[in-house]
Amino acid sequence: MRILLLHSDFIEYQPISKEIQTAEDLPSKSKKKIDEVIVAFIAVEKDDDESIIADVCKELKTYSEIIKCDNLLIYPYAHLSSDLATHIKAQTLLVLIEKQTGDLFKNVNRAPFGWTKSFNIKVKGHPLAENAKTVRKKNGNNTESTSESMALKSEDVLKSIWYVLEPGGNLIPINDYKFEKESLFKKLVDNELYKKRTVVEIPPHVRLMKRLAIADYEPSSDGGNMRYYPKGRLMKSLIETYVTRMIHDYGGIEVETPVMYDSNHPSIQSYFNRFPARQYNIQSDNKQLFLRFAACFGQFLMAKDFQISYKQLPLKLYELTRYSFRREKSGELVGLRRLRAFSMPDCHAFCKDIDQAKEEFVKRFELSLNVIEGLGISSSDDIDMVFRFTTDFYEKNKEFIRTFATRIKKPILVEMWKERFFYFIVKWEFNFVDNLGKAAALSTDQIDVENGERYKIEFVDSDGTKKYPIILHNSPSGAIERVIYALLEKTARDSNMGKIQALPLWLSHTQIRIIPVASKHLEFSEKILVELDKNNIRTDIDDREFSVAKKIREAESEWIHFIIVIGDKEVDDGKEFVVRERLAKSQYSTSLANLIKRIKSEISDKPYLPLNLPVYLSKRPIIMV
RNA sequence: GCCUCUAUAGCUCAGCAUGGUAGAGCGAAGGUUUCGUAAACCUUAGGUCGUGGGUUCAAGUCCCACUAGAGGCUCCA
Repeated sequence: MRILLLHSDFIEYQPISKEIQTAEDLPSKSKKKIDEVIVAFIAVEKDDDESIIADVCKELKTYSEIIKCDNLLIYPYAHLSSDLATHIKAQTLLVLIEKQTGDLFKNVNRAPFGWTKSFNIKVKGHPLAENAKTVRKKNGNNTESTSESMALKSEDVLKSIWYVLEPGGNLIPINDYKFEKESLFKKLVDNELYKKRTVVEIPPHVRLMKRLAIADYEPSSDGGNMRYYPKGRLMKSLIETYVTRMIHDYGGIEVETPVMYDSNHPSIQSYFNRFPARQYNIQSDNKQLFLRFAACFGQFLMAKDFQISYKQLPLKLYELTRYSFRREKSGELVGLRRLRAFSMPDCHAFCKDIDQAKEEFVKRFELSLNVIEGLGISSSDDIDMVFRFTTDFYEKNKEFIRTFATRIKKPILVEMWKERFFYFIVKWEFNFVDNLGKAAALSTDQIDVENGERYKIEFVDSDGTKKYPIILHNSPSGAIERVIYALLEKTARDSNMGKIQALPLWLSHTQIRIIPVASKHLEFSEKILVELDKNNIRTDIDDREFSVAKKIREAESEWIHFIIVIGDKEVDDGKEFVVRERLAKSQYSTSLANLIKRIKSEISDKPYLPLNLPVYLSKRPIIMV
């Protein structure tokens, strides 16, 4: 018996006409639509008999449990086999399946036998949405399931076993672990395993990204394609510059690759087969193109054309994609957390063997930790780690895995698979849990044992043979937009705890605002501005005809860290200024030199880019979002 | 993609249950004020009430579809 299983959003079918004389009679030929359903196309073959029905039902049930759908449609489909059973036997067996699955499923339907039918189907886009099985009679009463393989594999492989890895290195089954109540780690676990939500409200970062004129939705584009206002653009540039520099220091070689590729390229095609079709497609002349969803293809296709010796490994290629495109389902898009177009640093390391890959894996873990901390996201307070690997990898690398637990000093959520289903054998992520209890992955790294061969990337090893490298996929920061999301959500959390909301100084568009008391103080204000400018401190002047109090208020609501008011006193004195420092909630008198020193020490090694708006506030358009 | 909710001036929102020609605050423009650490004062202009259809003598208000957003589901290379 041949079975094709399709996990579908819906199927819509309509009997058209009888195809055979023995076709069953129907009360009506009306169209029928079933939502959220497993459609089982079944062809009954010559050797099939009642003895295999139990096994067929078991297969169906197993599949339904894996994908968590208990709505079944049995759909007679002769075209799956060229060795068909008689009509009568086929129909009998199908009815039997219908009866026996009745107890196993919540709903079971059967499309009429012997009819020409038209149908419309929408198959879901996940790896297991499509599945084929063959169930055959074995000697005697036993049956064998050739798709054994597929069904069992899928089940075993995708059945995750969850643990918590403690900093000491103990691996504790998730149900035995005692969580700290209300901890972010607990929320992460709820998110990953139980899909629980703690709060229901609009994510704070969405309001903030608009109010701070960082980013906004662009209704004239596609969902998840944002517009970034001047301040947002500057913030992105700064983060991008920072991450790129860190990767350079690590040894990454920056390249640039196309945003679109030929869908019919063989390597890409086979990669596709592994993943749901979630890409943007473009038809251009006779070519079917798609927009990249990561920098993988570009770098792999490039590396394939390199001549590489083992002496040059690990080879690290890096690109910051602007953009990577993923056509996520519309209902999944949220503010800056989940986008359809995003900028992602993607650094691949081509390694000669698993030992070198592991060594590199550790280095990149340290790199990611440094980057995340440098961005102002605390690895101890804001981040929880998820580690995913196969049982096999764990058994061989217990000590290795333990070192990560020791290093991160926090419990780690572990997902283990019995067999490898994806292209990687081990993967970790840093997850940020936001104010709604939703988790979003930032940094990640994977050890990929499949794509070296798939893309025919070769290196010559010390013994002169050609080999395929093991590839690491690392994004030390995660998507740039998601970093901004995390920073904004973090400020909202601060605010809930009574702290003052602020972005890191080095990411603030305006670092110092000068407020002249009256227009006669403008000239002196400009002199100070020039001095600060020389020292790479982004400074602007609020020259608008408002009261000082009002200008202070606006500067505070823009979260500007330092404010200097320039009036007669300052012009006369020329040395000391009263600085209003937002985070310190204080005003103090200091010299310009001291202020510059103070700011430089806080910014330390972070990149500088000039102001991205006119210096004078009177010259700026109002971006009221 | 599915279910539920939302869409009124540049921004935040009222008006809608009971259909009868559109309101406030902030912002903007013009003017007065040259001002010392979180909102000076006066005047004026701003709206095909998301888009398209329908019901009605009459629709911002009721109904349908679409678009965009939010929450949930699902998913997340």
